[in-house]
Formats: sequence, C-alpha cells, structure tokens
Amino acid sequence: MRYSKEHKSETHARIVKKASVKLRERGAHGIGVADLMKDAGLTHGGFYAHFASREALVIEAFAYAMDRSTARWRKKAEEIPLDQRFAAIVDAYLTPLHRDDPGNGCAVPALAAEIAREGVKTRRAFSAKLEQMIDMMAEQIPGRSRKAAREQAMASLATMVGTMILSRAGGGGELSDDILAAGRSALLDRQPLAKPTAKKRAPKTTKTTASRAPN
Amino acid sequence: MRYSKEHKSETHARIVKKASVKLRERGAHGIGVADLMKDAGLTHGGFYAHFASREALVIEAFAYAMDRSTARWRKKAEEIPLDQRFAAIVDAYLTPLHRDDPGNGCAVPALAAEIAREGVKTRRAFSAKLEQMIDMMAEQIPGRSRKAAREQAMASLATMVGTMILSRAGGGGELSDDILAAGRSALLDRQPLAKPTAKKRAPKTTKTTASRAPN
DNA sequence: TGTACATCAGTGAACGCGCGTTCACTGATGTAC
DNA sequence: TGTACATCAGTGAACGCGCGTTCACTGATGTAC
Repeated sequence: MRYSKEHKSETHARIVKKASVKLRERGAHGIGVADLMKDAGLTHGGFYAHFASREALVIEAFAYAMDRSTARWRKKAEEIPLDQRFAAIVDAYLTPLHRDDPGNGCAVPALAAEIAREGVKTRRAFSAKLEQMIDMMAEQIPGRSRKAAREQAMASLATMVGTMILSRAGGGGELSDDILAAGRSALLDRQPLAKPTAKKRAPKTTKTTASRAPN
Repeated sequence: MRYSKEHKSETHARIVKKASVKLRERGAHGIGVADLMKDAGLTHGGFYAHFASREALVIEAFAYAMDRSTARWRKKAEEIPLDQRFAAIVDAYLTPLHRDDPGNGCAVPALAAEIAREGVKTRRAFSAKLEQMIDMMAEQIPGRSRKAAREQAMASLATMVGTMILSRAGGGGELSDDILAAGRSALLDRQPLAKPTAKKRAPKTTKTTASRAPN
C-alpha cells in the first residue's frame, strides 16, 4: 500500500470532521462534494473510496457532531456538583459565542429541520443520536423520576434549540440578543432549577478566551 | 390586455400561496421554479413576469405564511378570555396535526434555520415578521410589564418552535410523541400560566375534524 | 360600429452552470520470490 | 538483499442531469381612429 496502515481511516476521519463543520455552517445541502474534499486537502474524485454517497457522509458527519456534543456535555457535567450540572450546560449552550459559530456548535439547531425532510436512513440516524442526547441531559437532572427527568430534558432541549434558531435567524441585532437572553432566563431563572436562595447566581459565561463554540 | 384587470395580481397571489405551502414542506431550496409554477397551473417561463428572482418569491411566500399565522392566532385570541389566550395558542400549536402537516403550519420551525443562512434581504424580511409574531404573542400574556411579556413570548415561542422541530425530526414514532407532550406540558402545566386552582384544565385539542394544521 | 394596432400574461425551447457520480489512470509502497 | 509485480488511495477529466434564468413568440383583449 502506498500509505501506512492507518492512513485511510485517518483521511476518512478528517473528511468527516471537516465536513461536519461546513455542513453545520452551510446546511445539509449548502456545500458540494468537491468543496468538502478540498476542505480536507483532497480532490473530489477520491470521495467514493471513502463514502458510498454524499448522503452517507452527511449521516456520518452529523453523527460525529452529535457524539462530540453529547460527550463534551457529559464530561463537563462530571466536573460539577450534581445540582449545578443542568444549569451549567444551559449556560454554555445559550451564548453569543455558540450562536455566532454554528460550525463548531450543536448540530441540532443547525440541521434538524433539514434532516426531518431527508430519507428514512438519515432520519433514523438522527433520532438515534437525539435520543442519546436527551438521555444524557436527563442524567443531569436530579431529584426526579426517570420519566420526569426525561420529560424535562426534552422540553429544555426544545427551548435551547428553539432559542438558538430564533436568535440566529433574528438578524444579528438587538432582537437576536433579546431572544437569547429570554431563553436563558426561562431555563435558568426559574425556581425548580436554581436554588431558591441563590436565584440570581446562575453561572456566568467565563471562558472569554474561547474562540470556538464548544457545543 | 388579455385578462381582466385583477388577473395578474390574482395569479401572483396564487403562486405565492401555493409556493408558501410547498416551501414549508420541502424547505427553501427543496423545490424548483418549474415545479412551483406547475403547482399554480402555469409554466416556468412566466415566472419572471411576477418575480425578480426565485429568492424574491421565497421572501414573499415566507412573509405570506408568517402574516397568516400571526393573523390567525390574533383572531383566535380575540374570541377567548384574556387569561386563556396564551394557553389556547400553545394548545393549538403543539399538536400532532401541526407536526405532521408542515405545509400548512407555522413557517418558523419549517424555514427559520435555513433562512438564517440566506442573504441579508431574506434575513431582514424574516426578522421583521418574527418581531410581529413575538409582539402578537406578548399581547396575549396578561398581568406583566410590556418587557416581561415580550420576554416570555420569546421564550415560549422558542420552546414551541424547538419542540416542533425536534418532534418532526424525531422519526415519527414514540420519541416524536414524547417530545411533543414534553413541550406541551412545559408550557401549559406550569403555575404562572394556568390558574393555580385549575392546573390540570389545560384546553384540550378539540378540532378533530380539521384536516389541516392552521398555524 | 368596425378595423388595425398595441399590449402583455403566459408558453416552451434554449442557455449556462454546478452538481453528484463514474472512470481510466498514477505512483508510492508492500509483498512474493 | 535485490527485483518484479500487485495494491489501492488519490487524481482529474468527463458524464448526465436539473436548476435558475433568458428570450422569441403567441394570442386574446383593450384602445385608437
């Protein structure tokens, strides 16, 4: 073989990784095979040595983004006391940084609406990853039954995703900021979620040095 | 002229109306000019007698859908006591009927994520209509300051939109239903929104005869 | 009232262009001997 | 160790195809005289 043993799988992973950014930025149909390959430092002809079709890459790239988000949140949660985990995730999610950098952000607000219109294969891949994300969120909600936690996880995720979408579509001005703030306070400034005695002590977004949206 | 005075504007309106359904169903890029014209009973060549570009139609069709939703909700609200209006709108929005009929439903969950990636013109048109929709929602929230009502309207709309998107992308099975139910109860079964003494009396979805999602 | 002409919404062929996909080929390396 | 051959990730030209857009044309009606 021309390259080392791991070369092909490394290239494959690089294509998926780069594509997952560009697809979140431009949408599931917003960028072509040639440009995606160029982004990974290759030419378009080699694409089909790695993927059966463009759709197959979209599925892989989407799954990759979802796995990374879920894993990152889970890891973040582990470093924090149980009763602050949910708030910490919401806090990191609903930021201008995340809003303005969809390529490195959560794949759900970027791609879910489009994916709902794709073929069965793509839709199934999505709902499996969404299920995992919901489960992870539910784990961060203490003091409730499994069912109640799952229900709150789903509703909260809906608010997070909806807020992100509306804020991004809001034009980038005051409206965008207002929507983001409204979504934040709906999830963070509510009695059952923050400690009643420390209602206003929702975690601040501290990582001012970060240039990417790690969601 | 070949046709009566109002003929051209009637045709124009018909194209916009039909396109607004198809674009919500298939996405802002999911259907071509030729098919859109065919849907209105015309051939593609005549398109540019009505619109400067495909993008211009997308903007008009989107604005049409937003205006209709906003007007319909406002009208619905007027028929109902002030303290039940918000719940009634949420109740009518978060239904399987609406989820399964995006073409006749709210344009925000169907198109907002894609529109956030369009040109400035399209984005401006969107945020203007979104602003109107938020204002209308805020009017249905009694007993709060203008600012607080607007904030709650934005957060609620975010939950509604996010719930609809996640439910549509959820695969159509149990997950979709669970998400829809979670979003509903988050908005309807909460103390500040329903009367404390009638917490479980959230309005039921009664219009079982409706075959379209009027949102 | 009758006739010639102007108007213009709508038709359908044609245009570039970009896209996803295919394919013959390349050339560096692994392997057989 | 040296040599001939096989492998296969990657290249770049080419393919159909569908899309947005353009354009010469049609033909029913309004209007001028």
